[in-house]
Amino acid sequence: MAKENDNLEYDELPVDSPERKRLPLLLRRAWYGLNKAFRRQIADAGATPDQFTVLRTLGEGDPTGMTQSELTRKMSSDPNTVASLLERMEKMGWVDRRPHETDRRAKRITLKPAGKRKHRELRNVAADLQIDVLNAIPESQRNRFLSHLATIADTCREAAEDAARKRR
Amino acid sequence: MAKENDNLEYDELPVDSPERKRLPLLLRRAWYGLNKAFRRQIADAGATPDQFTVLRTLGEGDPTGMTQSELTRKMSSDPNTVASLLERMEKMGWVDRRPHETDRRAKRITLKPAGKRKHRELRNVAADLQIDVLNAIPESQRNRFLSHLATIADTCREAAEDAARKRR
DNA sequence: ACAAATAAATACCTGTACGTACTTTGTTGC
DNA sequence: GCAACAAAGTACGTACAGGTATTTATTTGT
Repeated sequence: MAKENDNLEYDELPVDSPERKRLPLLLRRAWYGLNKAFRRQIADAGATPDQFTVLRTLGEGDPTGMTQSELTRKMSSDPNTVASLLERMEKMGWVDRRPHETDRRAKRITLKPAGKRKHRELRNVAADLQIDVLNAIPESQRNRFLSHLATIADTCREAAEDAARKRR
Repeated sequence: MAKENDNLEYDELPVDSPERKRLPLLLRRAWYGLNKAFRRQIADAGATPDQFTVLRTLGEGDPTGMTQSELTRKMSSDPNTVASLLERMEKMGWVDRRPHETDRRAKRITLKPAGKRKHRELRNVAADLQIDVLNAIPESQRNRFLSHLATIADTCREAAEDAARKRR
């Protein structure tokens, strides 16, 4: 039946073969694992990993704040996602969102005192986790590994933008 | 923390920000970028990256299928997530979900012909993207990079489980 | 000066991540 | 045998990813 046909060229092994070494799988496991660990460690503080990313980005940036677009770029995120993130964080009193002085399309986002406190409360947790994970590879190779990871990240972003262009 | 001792040859990064070397940021950028590129490339086919992961996992596994738990483990995912994924994919006629013969708690998931066709249709797109991205780092270092990434992934999963234990 | 293109943010949508709580079925220890 | 426990799924909730469409404001080309 058709099933037989479907199986014919189906069983040949994929060119990208040895299961253990596939980039997408590894990236997925690493990112979800890191995220899950961090989420659990900070759950008591009432924050999520992405909310911490906002706190950190604002906390390390210009103290006078930034627009949502700028925040979006620095987080390598998406305007929609950042908008809904900020909506929740504004309700919790962590950030302020007021009209931009010179560009009336934009809004200026700043950390409120409660947001700064939350940032200080959580940054050590984040740093410790990162150190713990990075310790798993030899120190002499960490910089090289991170450089390669950065290269991979850039290439992925290019591929995503190529795909966007092609779809128009 | 030490940020001196930078390996010069691998520091050709535009030093726009010190955080170019932070693991969480890099992992986030790499994973989201790869995912976004793939999502855009396969959008016309009516599938999403995670649905492809299901198709691939089923397609490369035992032809008699597997339980949801097994699928969850192989995808490094979550039972709830897999359940809702499968619900959609069952509606689209890509997978079959029927009671397990010996374990009446479980369900056996198998690929239907339409699912196998979708898998074949998309796997080359996935392979090409992976090759394209991996080509961005020197061939002599790819295996080492992927090994380190696997180590990172394992360490993250351990950290997540430690955090789960501590919260009880 | 003004129409067209661009940019910032929002509204609304579908899909995924993952937490808690619960039901049903298997397994184990006594 | 049976009570305690573990394991497979489900139900339901919140949060994030990211797509399209729309509104409003700014920039650009002529």
